[in-house]
Amino acid sequence: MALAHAILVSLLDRPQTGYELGKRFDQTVGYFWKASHQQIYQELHKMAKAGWVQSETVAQSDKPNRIVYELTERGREALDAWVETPCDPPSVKEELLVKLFALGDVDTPTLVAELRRRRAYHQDRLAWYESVMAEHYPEPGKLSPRKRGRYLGLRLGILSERTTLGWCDEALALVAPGARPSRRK
Amino acid sequence: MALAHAILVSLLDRPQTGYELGKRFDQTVGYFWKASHQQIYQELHKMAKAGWVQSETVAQSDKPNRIVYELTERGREALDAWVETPCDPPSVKEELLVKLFALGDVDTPTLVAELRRRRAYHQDRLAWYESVMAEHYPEPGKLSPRKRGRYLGLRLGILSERTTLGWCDEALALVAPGARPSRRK
DNA sequence: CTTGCATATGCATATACTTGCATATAGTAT
DNA sequence: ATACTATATGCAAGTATATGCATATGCAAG
Repeated sequence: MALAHAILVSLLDRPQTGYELGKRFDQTVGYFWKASHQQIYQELHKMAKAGWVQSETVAQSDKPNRIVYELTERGREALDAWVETPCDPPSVKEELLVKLFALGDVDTPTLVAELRRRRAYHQDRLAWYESVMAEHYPEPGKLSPRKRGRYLGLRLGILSERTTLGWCDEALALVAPGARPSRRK
Repeated sequence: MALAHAILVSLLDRPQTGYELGKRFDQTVGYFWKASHQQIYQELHKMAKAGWVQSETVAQSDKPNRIVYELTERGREALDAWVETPCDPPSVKEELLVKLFALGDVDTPTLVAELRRRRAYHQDRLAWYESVMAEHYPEPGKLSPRKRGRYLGLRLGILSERTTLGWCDEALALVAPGARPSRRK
């Protein structure tokens, strides 16, 4: 039920449409919680039924109408109650590591190619997180409490990407000892 | 569909029962892929229907019968085909970071308590991974290809836990600047 | 000039995963 | 004595997530 709560948290900032929530998920909370827009629309319907949010339709002539959702008193209470209940441990699904478990029984060049792709992926994300960090959080010590939470999310993103990037290099060295290290970009 | 493939990989080693698969998931692949035993039993039924595995019932007098599954030729082919298809990017669900996004709008001591719990969790896991590493992988350079894959899984586990542990300390310093750092244990 | 993207929502279906229960027994803690 | 854990499997029902399609339009890039 945590998607609903992630939406509640996002609505703390301001009322938003499902579409906006989806975009914001990709750009912010998306580092550690992904949700498709379908999932968000469905969840919003459920949340409205539960009285956690209320919606207002804003007519638009050229585009489809916007349905703006805002937090209700009950939604706020649900959020507080959720914060009080202990978190689940993080859930990770690392398909690549499952494949690596088959190392020795499956085609090694394929795994090397996958590792290279993953390396590039983490490099991209790291660059993206670091640019957001430089732009929005130049001095972490002086942030308002609100921005501190966001900073910490970004910070973990950066640390994790660096770690995984380094691991990719180790893995490539171990899996394809002969190959030239990839330093592209 | 990746749980099925994770099971196929595990069955490469040797035929196993659902129960054994569940235990092995916790101990090995479980670092980066969790599955309950219900999920595994259900998946095994589906895989048997698809012809990826075949089962043999071993009668036991004192305990319930064991149903031992082994890889079939078709399962082996499915595994190879899956290895060839590019991985999904890793899926992460970090409830704690969603809560931190609400920092400034919700009770801070609760978040501090959560961070402390998480710190302890990562410390435990790190200790566990490091003990496995010391016992089973003392010299990573000399491992067989098969063990290299498992080593790399464990290695990423250790690196990730260290990273997250360090991040917990940063987060605690930033969220509860007055508090004494927790050095218990 | 056509392909694709951004805006904006939604239904229907399918798969994945969780939770609670049920069975059966033997051994080990408290 | 009683409760819990380990062994071993499974059904049923519910929740969560993913996938594919449908609608409608304007704008920008190739």
